[in-house]
Amino acid sequence: VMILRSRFLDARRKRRNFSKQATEVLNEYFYSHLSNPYPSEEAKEELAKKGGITVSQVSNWFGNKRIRYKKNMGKFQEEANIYAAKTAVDATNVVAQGNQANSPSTP
Amino acid sequence: LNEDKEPTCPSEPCPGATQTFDWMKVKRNPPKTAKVSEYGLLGQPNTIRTNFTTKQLTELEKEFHFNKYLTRARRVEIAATLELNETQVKIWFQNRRMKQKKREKEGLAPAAASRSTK
DNA sequence: GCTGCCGATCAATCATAGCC
DNA sequence: AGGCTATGATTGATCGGCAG
Repeated sequence: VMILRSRFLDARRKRRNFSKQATEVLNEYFYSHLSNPYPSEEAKEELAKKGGITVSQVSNWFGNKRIRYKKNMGKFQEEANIYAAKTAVDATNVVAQGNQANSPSTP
Repeated sequence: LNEDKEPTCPSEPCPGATQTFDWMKVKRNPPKTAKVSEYGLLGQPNTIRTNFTTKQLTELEKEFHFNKYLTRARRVEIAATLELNETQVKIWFQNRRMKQKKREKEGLAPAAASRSTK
């Protein structure tokens, strides 16, 4: 009956916090695109490379970040200010085309 | 779709610093799993995430390995056997396919780059 | 017009990491 | 040692778009 707890059998969840570097890169992007924190697939790949994590992890991070941010915006104010000063690419306007960097892959 | 206030925050934990963008207001409609009419009034507005049992998951998984896609007939059959809605079975297969694809992608990428086997 | 699939995302939850 | 918060991952289900 309570066997529903089979989930814990998944030896999967062996979580390990991301490196300071990865968190830094992700937060910089998030807060510099706070008006629309939805990185494109290409942007995710770029972030993944810079942070030394996988694209899925980048997706998970943004998914969690967005939900938790809007759930309790006040709790992130401090963090927001810190990163806001760091990067000033924010655009009160949507249509964030924001593209920098480049990828070694075939254009 | 929804009725929120305008870009102004009257009485809300409104942080005076950053503003509230659209994505922060997004709200998903609650799951419409099952019909409320079949539950003899009241009861739980099952507006919550269904927790599949191990048995159900095992069956679905077995079926998935047999066929990545379902036919209408097969779906009805499975739904009845596992006591789930056809929609739930359909959605489970869709999610399962996406999961499969994701794993394949992750399983190849890490092995592609870098050094030569030596 | 309606139905299924895809890709992305949401939202709730699980389980662990980490700080006090 | 014990408890609580932060955080990464999982997953049933939704949203918008497209094809049949």
